[in-house]
Amino acid sequence: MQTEQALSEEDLRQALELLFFAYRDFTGEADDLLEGFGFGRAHHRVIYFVHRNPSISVNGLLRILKITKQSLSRVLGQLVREGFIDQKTDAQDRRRRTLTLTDKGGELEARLTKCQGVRIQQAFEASGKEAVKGYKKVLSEIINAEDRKRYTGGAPHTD
Amino acid sequence: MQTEQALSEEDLRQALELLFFAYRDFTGEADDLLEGFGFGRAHHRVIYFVHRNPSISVNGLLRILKITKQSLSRVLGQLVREGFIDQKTDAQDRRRRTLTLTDKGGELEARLTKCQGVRIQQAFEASGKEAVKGYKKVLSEIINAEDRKRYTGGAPHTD
DNA sequence: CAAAATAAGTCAACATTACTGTCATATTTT
DNA sequence: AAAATATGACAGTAATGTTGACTTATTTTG
Repeated sequence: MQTEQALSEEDLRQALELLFFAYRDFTGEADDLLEGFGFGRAHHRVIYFVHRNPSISVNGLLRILKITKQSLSRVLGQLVREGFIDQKTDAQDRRRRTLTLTDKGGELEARLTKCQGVRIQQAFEASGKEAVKGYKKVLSEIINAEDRKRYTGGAPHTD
Repeated sequence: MQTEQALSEEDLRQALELLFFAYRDFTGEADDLLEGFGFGRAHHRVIYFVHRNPSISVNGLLRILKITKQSLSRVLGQLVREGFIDQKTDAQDRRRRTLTLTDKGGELEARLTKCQGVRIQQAFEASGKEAVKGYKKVLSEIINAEDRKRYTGGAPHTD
């Protein structure tokens, strides 16, 4: 929280552009793999966060992804029908469906995350420990306060 | 670069998620403003990079954005027709059209960048100078080697 | 100079991923 | 019993990307 001199416009623009290019190159990474399954990035996100929050409810997933249930239902339905995600009625609250990856889904998740992980790993190794701390600090500050709690760095939430 | 101990899977996943949430919250920022003009993010990108690379050619823009010319032409055509971007035949090579923001376009660009700049500025101030260096270092390592040269942190390119 | 390459524009068809609104059903809470 | 919640389904729309094909100028090259 130390006081810093005002940032130059150039610094700000650099920061904007870095985020744009890094995100684009990073997300492009897994696309070939997904295409082979007839999936897109939306499927990837669902698979990722179901892995990360096993037995999450549909509503819980919606709160992470911040999309409408109509949007989610298309991709989720596909993943369930094709056997990547298992959907069970929750024992405690029978209105809820708990979502979990099947073995097949877990396998795909692992491949996808590994694929993107390599790039991050290399970037981290090339940058050093201190830089990584800075990366995490700044990005977490960019994230909305509500999402900062939600983001899965803390405890996965299943509600 | 220094040798680091292997990253835990947890560290990697945190890094992935930070990028996902930060990018999403960050891009959501300017959307309300854009909506008022009937524009989307694609328009924003075009406006941003034309501002950043004055007199850039259509092809130059395509190389930055990495989309097809058909995709670009939809939004670019709109921006030109509505007077946000000025298109002139290049004097040196009359096949080329140079793109520049009009006053109206420049005004919108300023508002959009300011809007996103506030969030970045706050994140930077909350994180400290050293963290910002790390942020920039890691993101630039995540970016593809070709894009790293292209990205406008260096010299704008007009080709 | 003629041929080839480049820059730009246009038209059409299509896919993905979002959105809105509406309605139905089952289950739990009040 | 009524209200709220969780899910699912159907219909229509929009933004942004894709491919493919074709045209017109202009410049470069052999």
